[in-house]
Amino acid sequence: MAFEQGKLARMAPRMTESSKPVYQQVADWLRQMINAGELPPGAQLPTEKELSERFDAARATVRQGLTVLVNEGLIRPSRPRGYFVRGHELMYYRPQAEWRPHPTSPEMDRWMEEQTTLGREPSQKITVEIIKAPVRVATRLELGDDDLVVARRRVRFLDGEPFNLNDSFYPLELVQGSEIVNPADVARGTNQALTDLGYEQVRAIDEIESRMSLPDEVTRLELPIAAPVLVHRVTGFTADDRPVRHTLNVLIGSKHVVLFERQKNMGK
Amino acid sequence: MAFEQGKLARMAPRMTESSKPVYQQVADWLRQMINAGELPPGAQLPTEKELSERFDAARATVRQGLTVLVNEGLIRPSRPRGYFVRGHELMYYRPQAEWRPHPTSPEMDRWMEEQTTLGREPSQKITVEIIKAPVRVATRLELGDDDLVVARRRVRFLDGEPFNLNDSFYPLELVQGSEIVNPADVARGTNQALTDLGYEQVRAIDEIESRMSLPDEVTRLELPIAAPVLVHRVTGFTADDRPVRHTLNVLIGSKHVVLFERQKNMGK
DNA sequence: TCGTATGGATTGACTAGACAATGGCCTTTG
DNA sequence: CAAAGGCCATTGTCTAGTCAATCCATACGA
Repeated sequence: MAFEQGKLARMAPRMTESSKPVYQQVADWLRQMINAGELPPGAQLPTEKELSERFDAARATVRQGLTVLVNEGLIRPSRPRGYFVRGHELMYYRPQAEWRPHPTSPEMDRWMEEQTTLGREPSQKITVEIIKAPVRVATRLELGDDDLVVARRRVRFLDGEPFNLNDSFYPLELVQGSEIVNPADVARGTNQALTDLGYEQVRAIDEIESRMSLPDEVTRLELPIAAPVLVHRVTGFTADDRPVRHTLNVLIGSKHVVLFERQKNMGK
Repeated sequence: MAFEQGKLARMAPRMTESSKPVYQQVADWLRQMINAGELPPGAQLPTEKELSERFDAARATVRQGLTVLVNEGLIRPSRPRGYFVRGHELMYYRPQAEWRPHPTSPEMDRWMEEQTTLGREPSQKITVEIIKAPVRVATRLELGDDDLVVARRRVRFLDGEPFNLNDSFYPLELVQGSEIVNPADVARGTNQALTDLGYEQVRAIDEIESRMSLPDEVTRLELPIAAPVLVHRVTGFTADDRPVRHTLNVLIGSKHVVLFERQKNMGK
């Protein structure tokens, strides 16, 4: 019953901040090791057993501490091998790029170069549905609750890994019979297709929010657990201010940076 | 020991999806009640005891399920009163607004003015430091690791509640001796102050990412627990492409929507 | 040599308790 | 009537286990 080793081990990390709950001490200790680089991305953490001995705590307690770090996105459990430090390779995501094929000032390039020019393998899965407009879509497309929209859903992959969800909605009456309803790649882009139909978009509103991923997003993005996601919504308007497209982008928060560039005295 | 009531109660929610772990069933059941509006914002959830009886599970198990919802930001524990459904009043946050002309009183800066218009009680705490530029700041301001910057840190409150963190960094040599180094409100705005110093910003790059809040952000924002935050960085450039300001905004994810508007074929 | 069992280590899920901490409510007291 | 104190329901922290599921490596067999 008595556990001499345990008492000694307890001295080390636990005394320093004796007021805090033990599970937080565990989390703090590991977090600091990770931030200091002592546990680099990919490194394996001490096992639950080792931690419970080192902190002289029950396994459930160190587990509670590990859960904190998992929820923070710092570590990833890989059963039954152990916990590993997550690496975060950031992708830059530029909503403005859809209208500016070759934009970017030299400043931006410096930050992007490292990540963007890695020669990745993109692919996507497309499905198309005709559905009643969900509330948030109907609002933005200025439709009634019973109006139909074409929902063009894409899961985009990079090197085989799910990268984001990209669902676009179009009022059915505008695109019926066009290639947009066809669940295949539109080579020249759906925006060009809309233009060809007489609905060129000249203005867009971008909305960006952040929340935890929903259960079905966890599935589609093949996430190990719920993680923060960036939700990016675009509503495209024609010259006469008619909304003709709404796109819902769900990006894995830890993997993306959304980038905008703006200039003073541009509009009006 | 035997608990007849428990057996009966178990029938109801637990049988339906017997394959899933119980803690997930608890989370799913409550989540659905919340989404369906049966538990509206502000409503109190069943207590842990009630849930453990209803699902015929140990308290630790239903607690695990409740933790999921807390991490998703759906509910908020209020000890010792119980768990409550979180309401989400969204604020629109418009980075582009900082360059619109100042219409009204010069007494308030732009943010405070906007909020007052909306009938809120804004306030802020400002502190100013002179520090070595943190890596992410130094990179964007094109400074060396040892160069000094003025860090102007603000915590903004709305109706007494912390709302976001807003830290701006300026190369020391540009602003030394100016009012920017003074930890008081700059009535006409720090951007105007920079302009007056000969460094008008005509271009900006916005970066937006999402992650879980760090421990010190949890403290400063007085969050009950770690929650997803939106991190918004702005780098401001002069006409000759010199970066003169970097701002780091930390927004509580569940409370903000970042809004951009863009126009086709406007610039260049 | 090439699969094919078989263990072992590790995390996942869960139980049945204990005690501490806290905020609200009610009672008592001045 | 108002302030002070104590009760109590509820969550926070933690223990000490059990059994299940999974991946990896090792040993075994054809």
